[in-house]
Amino acid sequence: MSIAPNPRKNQLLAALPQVEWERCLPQLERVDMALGQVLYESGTTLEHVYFPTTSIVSLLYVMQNGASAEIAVVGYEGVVGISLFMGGESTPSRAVVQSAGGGFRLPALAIKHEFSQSGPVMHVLLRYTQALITQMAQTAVCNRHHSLDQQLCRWLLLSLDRLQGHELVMTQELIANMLGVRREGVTESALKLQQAGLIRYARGRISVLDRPGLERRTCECYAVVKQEYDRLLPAVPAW
Amino acid sequence: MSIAPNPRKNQLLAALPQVEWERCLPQLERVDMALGQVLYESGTTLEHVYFPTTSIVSLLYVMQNGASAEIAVVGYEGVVGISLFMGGESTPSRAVVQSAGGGFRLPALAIKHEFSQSGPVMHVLLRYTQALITQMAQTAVCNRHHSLDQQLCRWLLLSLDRLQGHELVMTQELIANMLGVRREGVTESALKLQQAGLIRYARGRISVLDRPGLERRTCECYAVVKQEYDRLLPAVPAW
DNA sequence: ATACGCTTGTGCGCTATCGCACGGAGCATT
DNA sequence: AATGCTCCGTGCGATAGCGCACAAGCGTAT
Repeated sequence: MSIAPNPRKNQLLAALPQVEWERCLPQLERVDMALGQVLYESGTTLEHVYFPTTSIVSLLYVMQNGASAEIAVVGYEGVVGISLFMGGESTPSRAVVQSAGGGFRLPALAIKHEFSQSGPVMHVLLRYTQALITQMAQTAVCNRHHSLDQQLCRWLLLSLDRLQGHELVMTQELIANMLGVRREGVTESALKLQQAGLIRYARGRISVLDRPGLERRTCECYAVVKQEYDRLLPAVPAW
Repeated sequence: MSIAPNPRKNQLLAALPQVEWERCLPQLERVDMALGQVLYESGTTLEHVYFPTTSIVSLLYVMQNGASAEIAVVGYEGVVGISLFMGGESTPSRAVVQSAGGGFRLPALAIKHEFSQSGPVMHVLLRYTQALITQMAQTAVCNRHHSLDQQLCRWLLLSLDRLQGHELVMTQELIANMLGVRREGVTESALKLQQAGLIRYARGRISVLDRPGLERRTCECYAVVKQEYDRLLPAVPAW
């Protein structure tokens, strides 16, 4: 696993010009993230921002009664802890590792310092934040209007985009927590996808067999989010 | 109406220190916003940012089939058009005047210039953006988990907070569009509130009779959003 | 004064999802 | 081989919200 843990696998770090990159590099610390690990808790002040490379992190809100709902998902394309540079220092949500893997972190002071230079670091972070906002907005829309079937497809596709390969390690129970629905509901929807030959499910492992099929089944929300990420965070940066 | 249209009625403008304020003032243009007016359309590039004073603007996503859902609401406490300074220039949503009233606007270039100074303007805008993010996140959660009754209360309270007085001019049809539900559903929920003596409804006018009562009926989402706005945008600025 | 249109109220069958309960299948440990 | 635990499948009644149809009330324009 993780033969060459390269920070540049994170798209935001990869987008930095040479100067800024070299300034950040010495402060980057490699981190391994275990499934279920909590990167920050609702209301707490963060001490690092996290740049996932092979892991996926879910931002979710946990209600008073314990029920939860995913607000957005962050993978190699993004960063966890935007409230640090947005100025709020904390946020009323929780960041949980949804898919174990690696990443890098930068101390709060370092990211704030970089951000305050008003240079490429700030710009790339702000553009990323806007993409994240789109994802949240679309989550709200999707929760309102679309069927669980469609939402499951959207969720699988968003997760898949943030992983290499076509296999997810993820129980139905966990997916249900993320989507904020019953576990049985996920079972039913997943069965439909399985019977349609799109995925194969086995004890916490999902193999995606027909990705285009998923894209055909999902709602417009997935495409909206994807396009916005592509638009705001081009693989080839402008500088 | 609007005897003294004062830009400082907008909390973000009011939060600016003297220097920045005086730099912005000459470029501020007063605007009257009519009910239903569209400030920007999905995907279009904005030419101004709007600072409502007595109006309320809804950010909503319109689906391919025409159905819609509100993502967030902006009043005197905020600004419409964050994608301008976030760097994306556009966003896949629409801004519609939900409650007619006044406001001020600043040309795109002016706000970008102010923002690029990395001074108080930038900081207040970023903090506001974080509050807006919380509102969106909570909208997603609320759409998933809470009853229409609760959501209607939340929506009324959020709107009320952005208006002086206790009357809203707003048909049930419009509320339904915002919440992304059926008009009949709003009728039913509104009737319950009316029978409980919390509001009075008459042909597009809602009088709120018992605000604490609404707060008791709504879900935790309202309080989460309110607290976050209060925390991030104190009435008395730090400078 | 009348007619029309916008807004609100009401009824009814339909569907998706919930809550709960239980059964069974795979995997690991002993 | 037996036990136990995690994960997945299934059944069933309850319910919130939907889609549709229609009626009644209020206001405005003719």
